[in-house]
Amino acid sequence: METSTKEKILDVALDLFARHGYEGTSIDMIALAAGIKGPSLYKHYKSKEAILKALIKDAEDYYVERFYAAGDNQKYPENIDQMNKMIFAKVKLTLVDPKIQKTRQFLTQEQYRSPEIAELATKYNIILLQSRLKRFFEVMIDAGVLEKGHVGLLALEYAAPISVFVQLYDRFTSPSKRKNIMGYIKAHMTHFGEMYGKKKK
Amino acid sequence: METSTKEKILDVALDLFARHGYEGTSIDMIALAAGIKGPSLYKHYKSKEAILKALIKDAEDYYVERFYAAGDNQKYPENIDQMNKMIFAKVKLTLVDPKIQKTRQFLTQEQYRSPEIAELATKYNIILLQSRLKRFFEVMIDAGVLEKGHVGLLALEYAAPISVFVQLYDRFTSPSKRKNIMGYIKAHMTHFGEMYGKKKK
DNA sequence: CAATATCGCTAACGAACATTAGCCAAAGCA
DNA sequence: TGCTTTGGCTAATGTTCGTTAGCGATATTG
Repeated sequence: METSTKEKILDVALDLFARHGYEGTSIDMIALAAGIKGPSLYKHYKSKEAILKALIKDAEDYYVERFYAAGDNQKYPENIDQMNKMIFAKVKLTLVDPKIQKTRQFLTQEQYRSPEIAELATKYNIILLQSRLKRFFEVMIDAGVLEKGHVGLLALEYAAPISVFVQLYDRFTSPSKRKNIMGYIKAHMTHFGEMYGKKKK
Repeated sequence: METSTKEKILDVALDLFARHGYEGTSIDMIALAAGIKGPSLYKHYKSKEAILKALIKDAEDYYVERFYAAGDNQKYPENIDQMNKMIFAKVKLTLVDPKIQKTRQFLTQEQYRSPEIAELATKYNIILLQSRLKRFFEVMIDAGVLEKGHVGLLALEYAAPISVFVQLYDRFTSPSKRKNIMGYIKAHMTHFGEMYGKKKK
């Protein structure tokens, strides 16, 4: 029910790091947001760096868990329309989930701090989505509902515009802009389906 | 010939901001890199914030100048192959140019600091390239060398993978990885041309 | 040539930083 | 029940931060 202070610290640290960056966030800011005083924080983590490390590990677990959530990782779409629906649902989930969103913003800002963070940012931004799409395309080509093609490039060309829109979504907080972005993502998916999909039976 | 101290400060500040972020860079670091002592810096800029402002303005001018450089902004490609060559040259230029590269990394890290920076990051990352492509597509469709289609979405689907690869290029410093990325960009362009281009006459 | 502006320096400021020491109450455990 | 761990606190440490004051040399200008 109630979260432990240790977890609460990670929670508020992610929020602060996402908004102000690691260097722009002080121990006192984190402690205050967690409802304790600065020095008390050291009962839970031995340094600011340790919070960062724990945060990265925690965020990684959470993201992967969510991305492969709800048992739908076994299902494959039977056509592009179905794929669009599946991917859009997944994208919307990661767009809206506050923890995932903050993780993206945090990774974006700290990506040049270490190769590890750079790797993680790449994974979240494009790799996970693209590799899943690649498998979808392979299955659909095998099933004959999609023309043969370079599945890696196809997946990239489907995923990259989404990735770009996700970045725009994170950058702009206005609800109307965000709603528009959702629309653009849908439009791109539909457009892609029309261009690459085989002509209706 | 020799650059003034004032310019040198902006130069090294961009480098430091790109590598360590704004908060992660101190006045002393900037001054030292510029060959003076911290307090002397205040003879040129009245605050750290003022350096940031000047930097943004300067970077903006430089980028736009480079992007529209060399008088080729009037030329339009006659087919997709030609467009690929033109765009690749332009992309390579912005990839390799140290100042533009640092500006991208700086904007990426500081984009959540202010709406102004967010806007600028968006412009550099996708808008400039996409709007140029849109015009190219319009011209080529008018000339009949390309099938009709939603030029905005076409431009996005051409530009977004490039944008994603540029980000990867910035993230990974290894020369071999960077060379690979150049190859991927070319592969994407070729692939796009094959998929969307009209069948050879 | 004298007056002034420019641009470097050192010294010093107060504030904020991450972190440590040590104290105390409550909870867990023997 | 007594002992120990846990987790909060205040006080304080030393460092680094951005910035100001003021000094002196050199370059610019009247």
